[in-house]
Amino acid sequence: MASPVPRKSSSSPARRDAAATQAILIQAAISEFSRNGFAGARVDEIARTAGVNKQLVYHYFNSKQGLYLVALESVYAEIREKEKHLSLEALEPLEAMSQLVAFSFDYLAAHPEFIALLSDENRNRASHILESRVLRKMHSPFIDMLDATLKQGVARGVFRDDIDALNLYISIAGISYFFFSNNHTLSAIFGKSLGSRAALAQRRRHVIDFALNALRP
Amino acid sequence: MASPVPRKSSSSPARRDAAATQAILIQAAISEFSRNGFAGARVDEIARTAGVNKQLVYHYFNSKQGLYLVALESVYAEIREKEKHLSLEALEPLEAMSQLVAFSFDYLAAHPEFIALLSDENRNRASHILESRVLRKMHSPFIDMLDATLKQGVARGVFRDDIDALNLYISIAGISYFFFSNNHTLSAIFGKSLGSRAALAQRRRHVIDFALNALRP
Amino acid sequence: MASPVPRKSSSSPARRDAAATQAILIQAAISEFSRNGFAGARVDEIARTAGVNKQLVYHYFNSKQGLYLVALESVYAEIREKEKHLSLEALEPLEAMSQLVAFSFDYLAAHPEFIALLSDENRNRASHILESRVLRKMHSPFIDMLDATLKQGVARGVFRDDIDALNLYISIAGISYFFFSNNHTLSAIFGKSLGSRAALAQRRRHVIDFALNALRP
Amino acid sequence: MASPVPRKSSSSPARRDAAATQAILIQAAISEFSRNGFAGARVDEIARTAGVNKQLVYHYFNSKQGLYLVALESVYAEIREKEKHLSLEALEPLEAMSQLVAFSFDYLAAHPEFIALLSDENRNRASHILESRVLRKMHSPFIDMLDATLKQGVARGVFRDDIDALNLYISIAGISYFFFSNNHTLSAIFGKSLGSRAALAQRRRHVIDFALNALRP
DNA sequence: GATGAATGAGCATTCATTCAT
DNA sequence: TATGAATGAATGCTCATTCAT
Repeated sequence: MASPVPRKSSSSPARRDAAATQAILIQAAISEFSRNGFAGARVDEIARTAGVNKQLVYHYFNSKQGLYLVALESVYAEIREKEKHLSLEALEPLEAMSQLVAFSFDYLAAHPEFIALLSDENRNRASHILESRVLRKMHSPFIDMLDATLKQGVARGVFRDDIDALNLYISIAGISYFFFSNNHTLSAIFGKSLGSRAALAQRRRHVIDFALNALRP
Repeated sequence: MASPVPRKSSSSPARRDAAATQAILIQAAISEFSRNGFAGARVDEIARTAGVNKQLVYHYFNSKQGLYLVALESVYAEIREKEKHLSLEALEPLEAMSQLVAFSFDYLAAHPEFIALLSDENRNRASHILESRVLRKMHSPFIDMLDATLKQGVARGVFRDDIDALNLYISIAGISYFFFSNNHTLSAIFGKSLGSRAALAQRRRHVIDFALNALRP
Repeated sequence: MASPVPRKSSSSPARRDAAATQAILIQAAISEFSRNGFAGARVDEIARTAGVNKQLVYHYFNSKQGLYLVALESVYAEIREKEKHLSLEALEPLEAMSQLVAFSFDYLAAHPEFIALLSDENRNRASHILESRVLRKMHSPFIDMLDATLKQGVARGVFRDDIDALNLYISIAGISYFFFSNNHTLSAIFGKSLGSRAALAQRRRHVIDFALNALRP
Repeated sequence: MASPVPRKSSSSPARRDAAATQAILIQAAISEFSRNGFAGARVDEIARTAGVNKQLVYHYFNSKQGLYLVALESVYAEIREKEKHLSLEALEPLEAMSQLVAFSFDYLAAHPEFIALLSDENRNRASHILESRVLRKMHSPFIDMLDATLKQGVARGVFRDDIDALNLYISIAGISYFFFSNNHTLSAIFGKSLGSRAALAQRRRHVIDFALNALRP
């Protein structure tokens, strides 16, 4: 299987390292697809960026679509991996919820390519996800943690009891996601740079605050 | 309908009516661009859908980009027009806020093409908005109403006083927007159709509830 | 028939003066065709330059080709007209010959559009001339004058007697024509501006001198 | 043949031989551009004539303009190559001059495509030559030989001493060039075929005779 | 006589993809 | 494994020309 993360040094000295070449191609693909969308992306450009012959794209991934799918799997795999490393077990529900909201914000802040690829995938009616066994099996630990945290908070009386986890997830994700996905148009329309570090920090505080307040009983 | 290009005489069968032809082209363009993005959209298809010769696109709009810009201006003009017709003056702050949140949800529910065009425009770093005098001048009445409603509510003690209108706007928009913009990927990932009428109704209730709760003092 | 020379003021006050409009179109056509050749010329540009509706081109001249033919007839008519006004009767053969050479040089110097149109017509294997009754009937007075002058000079012993008029005509025309037709490439290749007034004056002297010397018995 | 692009191995059947393919394309381009001018030339036709895919034109030459430039460089390279092989060292000035004039005539007689391309390049104000380092560096041996021959002849008293080489070059070239460049219009206007072998032979004699006579002291 | 609207065929150029080595 | 050569099917755009008023 194609590894989603580039291997800096493979075990063997191999000049021709298939896995490494694939990883480089995937990174180049993520960059190109997120920048220009599937239709706007150029296979030539991906090969050029990766520093390999264009034919290798077809050799390893069969088609532009095939590479796109792997790129999409790769970005999903990465966020799932990061989500796994959230350790909230020892925390109070309020603090745990705060961390979940913060993670959601911070991950999107750090991964614009994830947003861009999701955007394209949605225009495509999630066709690649639906067709990918890998992606359908890739269960989100985040939603489980959120559900557990929510239930704990409800049990302890710090959260309202009439909110279901999926709706909460979408709201938490949404207040961060929209800020990033539409950052440029919002900045342009409101004539105010929402891309600055200050705007980011201010938004981060608001997001955590807003979500936790909405959960108060 | 809120067409940005007025038809001189709607009584005639619309042959050889430049304004009408342009309006038809713009509608076809909105459809095609929202379906496939700028890069994926086909000028041929737009002309075919509009039922006119392809050259007219270039005659009236100079280029694919030119048509795209006008299409974008058109969808923005339409939402601004709708926003203007919100009349909240007579309402209590809570009710007014509820209507603003509902409007935000309902408009996006009814206008997937708006979301799709915004998505593309953001990938493009809002370049068209920044270059369009028309769009930069198109001030949003929504944010003003939101600001006024927020202040009233704060004054009457029904809303918290530590939230600024722009952050609130982004949060309100975000909890609805993300649900729609990412409806397909969310449905696929969570294995649950979020596009059904039931899911929509349920989400609508959550959104209003969530936002108003977050505003409680 | 279309008049090749623009009428500044027609006899009637007529706002809509067909002949005048045609003349303006022809001038615009000569300019555009000489600048860009037949294939490179744009009917739109001709109409724009003439300040009239494009459809008038088709109304008056049927097609781009039709306009081109009239433009070609126009430039030929003009040089023939000028040739007619050469009055050499009273001159000595040497002086007459000198004037003929000078005329050839001066006319080409003043009429780059003539050279440009001839160039295009030759690429086209003179097809328009061959198809135009007007052009085939347009006899050149120049060649007759040259023939007469040559014969007089031979009779008086100032010119060689083994040169026929047509060859002489081509040589006289050639030494001027090539300088103008290829002025840009010659300047570029030899790194020396042959378009300056000084270069022109120097060339003019050479041309007359060269031709007359070649005719010495 | 003086092909500007060397074929690595002429033994192979020339499939998948980049240099050979380029050379074939250049020859096809020279033919098409000389026949129809830059604006009238069709990239499709060039590819068809060359028997290769149209995209290769863009692969190797970037654009129609790029191919045109290379074609122009090619025809200039070829005449310069031929000029180099003129060996006049052992000849008397009169005989050497005669050969120079004859070469000028014969080369143009054999290379109508050179004339056609020059014609187009002049309409373009020599823009390609001016932009091509290759072409600007391509010094003409002909003008040097002409200069040397002229000086020798003057020294020996067989040529006049008041003619400069560049003017002489233009005159020599002109009396041949004009005959060929305007052969069709001259034939049409004078109602006499100047394209026949007989007319060519007669003109050749005249040209040499005319030039040498003009140089007599 | 004059104009703006509209068209069909064509054209330079692009791009994903396959072939041959 | 990896590469350069080559291709077919678009794709945005142009242009001469015709239609309707």
